[in-house]
Amino acid sequence: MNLIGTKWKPLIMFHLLDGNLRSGVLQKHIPGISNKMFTQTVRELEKDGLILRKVYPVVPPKVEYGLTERGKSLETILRGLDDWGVKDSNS
Amino acid sequence: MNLIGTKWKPLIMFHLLDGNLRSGVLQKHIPGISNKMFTQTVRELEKDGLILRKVYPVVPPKVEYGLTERGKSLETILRGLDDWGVKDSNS
DNA sequence: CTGTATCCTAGATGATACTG
DNA sequence: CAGTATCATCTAGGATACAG
Repeated sequence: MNLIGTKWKPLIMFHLLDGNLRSGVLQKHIPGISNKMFTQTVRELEKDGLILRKVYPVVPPKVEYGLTERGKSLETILRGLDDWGVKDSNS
Repeated sequence: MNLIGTKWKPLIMFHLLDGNLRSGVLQKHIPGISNKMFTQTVRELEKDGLILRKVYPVVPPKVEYGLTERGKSLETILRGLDDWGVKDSNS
């Protein structure tokens, strides 16, 4: 549970459920996150083997993030949390 | 997501899934938690309407905790997290 | 038995500026 | 565009002692 025990990890993974995203795009999906926390968090997720980082050697730089198999195994839980959050806000 | 965004909230709720527990018993189920964090966390959960706190006016004092309906609505997610943690540790 | 109060530290998070 | 470095801050969390 230490793997998602941070303010941003679940959010970042959730936004990757629908497919890979470029660094900038992914970051825009997370309102309020600072550039520092974004980089730091994806690094940890990568280190934990939950997401994948692909670097394209082009200019301007292009980086994509996607879920690993292990990361995908959390899909049910991530969507569950989202559903709960949505439903709950109506109660 | 702020509702479970703490190191102990998910654990405490998970242990209440199988029924109400006395304060001391519940605390013993959470290895490593300090007395302070235990009290603080249950207070927050109670405030958020996720758990219930029943005080019996007897001596020695007796306090029980249990999930509210709202808390129970998280059962699927809580068990999902537990399952994932168990399975994952074998990979 | 249960809960509170205090002191204290490490880590998490932000803002900003800078590099390739 | 992507990422790093630095400085400053806030809060989670732990240890301990005390109270009803």
